[in-house]
Amino acid sequence: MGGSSRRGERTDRDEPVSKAVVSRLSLYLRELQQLIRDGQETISSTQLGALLGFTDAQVRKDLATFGQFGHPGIGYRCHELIPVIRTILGTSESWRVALLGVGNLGRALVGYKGFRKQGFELVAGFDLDPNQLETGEGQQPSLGGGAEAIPIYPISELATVVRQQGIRMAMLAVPAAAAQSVADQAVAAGIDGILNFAPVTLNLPEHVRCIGVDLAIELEQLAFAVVNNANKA
Amino acid sequence: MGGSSRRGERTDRDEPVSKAVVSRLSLYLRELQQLIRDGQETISSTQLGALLGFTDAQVRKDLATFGQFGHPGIGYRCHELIPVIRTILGTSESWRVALLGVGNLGRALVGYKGFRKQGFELVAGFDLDPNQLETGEGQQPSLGGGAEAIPIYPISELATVVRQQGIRMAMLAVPAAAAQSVADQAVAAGIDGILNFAPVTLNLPEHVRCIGVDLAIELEQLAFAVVNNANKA
DNA sequence: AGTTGTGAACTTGTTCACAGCC
DNA sequence: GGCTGTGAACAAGTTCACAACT
Repeated sequence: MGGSSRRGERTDRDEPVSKAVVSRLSLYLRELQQLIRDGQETISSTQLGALLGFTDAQVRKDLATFGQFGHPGIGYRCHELIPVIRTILGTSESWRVALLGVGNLGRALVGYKGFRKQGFELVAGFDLDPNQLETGEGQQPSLGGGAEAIPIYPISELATVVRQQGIRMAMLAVPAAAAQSVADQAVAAGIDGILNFAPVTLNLPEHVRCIGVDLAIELEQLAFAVVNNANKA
Repeated sequence: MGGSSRRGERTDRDEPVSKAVVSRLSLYLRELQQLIRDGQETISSTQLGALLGFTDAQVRKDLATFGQFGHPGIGYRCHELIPVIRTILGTSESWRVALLGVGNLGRALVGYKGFRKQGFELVAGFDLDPNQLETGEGQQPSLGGGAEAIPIYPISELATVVRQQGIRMAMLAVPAAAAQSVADQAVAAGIDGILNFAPVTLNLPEHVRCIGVDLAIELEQLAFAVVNNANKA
């Protein structure tokens, strides 16, 4: 039953972890990486909470969910905690990610440098007709220029490439009208995680995980917050 | 005290509304707009919940927070509910939005058609040196082509343009290292809502609202969900 | 029949407060 | 002194269940 009674990571959690805790974990990780850059070795729950607007108890409870990582009288050691959180999140090994849809947004995603650093490698793009890309005659269509260029395949090749490349996650950046159909193809190809940028709710099988990023919705939430400015964020 | 006792919208809420409710409101709105497109006139809380994975009670409680909009025996009338939700969110009038940073992501945001439909108009872009943009000699630098092109100004003009154009919200799409400094300038210029795409926590005055969209974090959350696949989303 | 709106019950999440450790 | 980890207390969020209405 349950976790170890000694210091360190609890790898055998049986109870489900709440979404709220996991989302804060990512924020802790981001701050810790920044602290390392700034040369700070340790940080207390109070300090880390202050950086993010959380209470000290919140920080401690969140981290204690997974084991005992703090040092009484000292705080948390940044270089110790970072790999712990990455292991929990599942990003201690790099993920190979496909890009579905190479429009404006898709191209921006290819160019984004922040993914690799957090453990995500965009390894292939897919679109209806990759030959529309201006890559030059008879060349493998690609995007991103230089060493980080990724090949762009017709979407009909999705299943083949996903299997060959061991891809498990996809970013869905196609127009709303195509999103469900492309998602279905992705699932059929073996994808089991989708980051959905299309402003529609996807209907997916039970075993597939999906997170939606709808930029218009984010602006709506911001509008509400601005109008209802009464109290703090 | 409190809201009206008659049917309709409660405009004078004093208690704060929870973030969770507001985020679902945006999802309800998106589904209702889709339903209208599909020609559906009314929808029950059970149906609407099923589309989004919520319970019927959840949907009713959320909507009842703001007034009485349902029709017993009928459900909710889509064309009635949509303007109600938009009013609550604050998007019944269109917002003028600035884009800070015209890199890969910034350009994708300019090209995104989904904002206007939800009540957001991207009216001006800012960057360190707009003249780098290939717009032709001696022309006002602009981006987006055709009728929807927006002018791009040097960031030094931020305060002037924000005031002239009545801009209140900004999308921050600059590199992480510049984010805090540009955010400070935006606040000084009078912006009071920031959609932050930079992977850093911003330090902002009390009265400014901020929502962060960190794509690497979204992927992390997805990775965790995929690895901990035990139960449903 | 079908459906809403809502108090009450329940569940989940957050903060408090303090023992134990450095 | 400072700090963590955690049970207990508290707060917030969700679901239940049913009266009221069409």
